[in-house]
Amino acid sequence: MLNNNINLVAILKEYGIKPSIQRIEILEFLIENRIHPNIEAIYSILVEKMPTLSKATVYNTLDLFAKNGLTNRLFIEANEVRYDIRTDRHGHFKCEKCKIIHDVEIYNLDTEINKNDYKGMIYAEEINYRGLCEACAK
Amino acid sequence: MLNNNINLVAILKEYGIKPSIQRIEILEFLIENRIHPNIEAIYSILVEKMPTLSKATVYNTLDLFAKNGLTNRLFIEANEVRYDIRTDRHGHFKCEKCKIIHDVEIYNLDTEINKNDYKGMIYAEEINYRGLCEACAK
DNA sequence: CTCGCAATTTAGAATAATTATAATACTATT
DNA sequence: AATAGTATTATAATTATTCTAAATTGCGAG
Repeated sequence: MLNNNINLVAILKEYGIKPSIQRIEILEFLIENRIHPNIEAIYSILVEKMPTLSKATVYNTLDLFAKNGLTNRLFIEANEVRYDIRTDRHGHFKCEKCKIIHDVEIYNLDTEINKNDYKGMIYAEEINYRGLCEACAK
Repeated sequence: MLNNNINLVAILKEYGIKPSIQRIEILEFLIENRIHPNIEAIYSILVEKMPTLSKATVYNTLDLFAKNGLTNRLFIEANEVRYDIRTDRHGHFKCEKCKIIHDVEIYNLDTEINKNDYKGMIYAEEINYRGLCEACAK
């Protein structure tokens, strides 16, 4: 536990983020629950351990994590942002019935933006699928 | 103009949508303005031609269009949905400064979802990039 | 060690997009 | 023209997010 916390602090520092109890707890949640949670999911679990936790802190912390490259924001659904601690190149598949988001491996992707439109720089790539998972497809 | 309207009506019917003035106007707007508009952009322009237009109608119409496969909904940004009349496979690039969304051609994309997670069906694919376009990159 | 400052967190208000609701208007058919 | 079903409108309600100002925390200088 102590070891684990030291580890979490090291990760935060590596990304230039000053550790605080809230930030450590949120990072720990993201690492141990690879469910691409939304704000509500993170808040509702953590507020039990930390009764004074504010939802604004969860927003602030995840904005900070995203800005520093520690997490990605996923816009796989209208009206809510999901957060992902895995930052290597991969896509997502969301089952529209059970709402679970699965990781998708990406191969051979090659894209071309019209040369007249674009020669700038790309910050983020997002590859999303929506449908029904096997269990829900029946 | 009359010819054009007949054409728009035919498109709506082809997708099983009963034509109404509002639906024709919204479809015409999408076809003639390939800007991946959000609801506000569509509403604010069309309300000048049709002063009684309600924003709820714009929402209803675009939901209907999307359900019937006439348009796609793009979740390229938090907190707003963009609408696209082009439905063949392609991606998008959004400049975070000027907010313009460009089409992106997709080649050789090959994906794999973990076999244990997924054998269901896919409804929608969305490939988005965010960054700065050439003009804004300076 | 403790004081002061800056950063962080908190609570709640404000905002913005979307959805729901109920009344009105329209359309097509008889 | 009457009717039934559908579409549109106006508005209220909801939800996610952002903003704001005050309270709290924690670190560094003395």
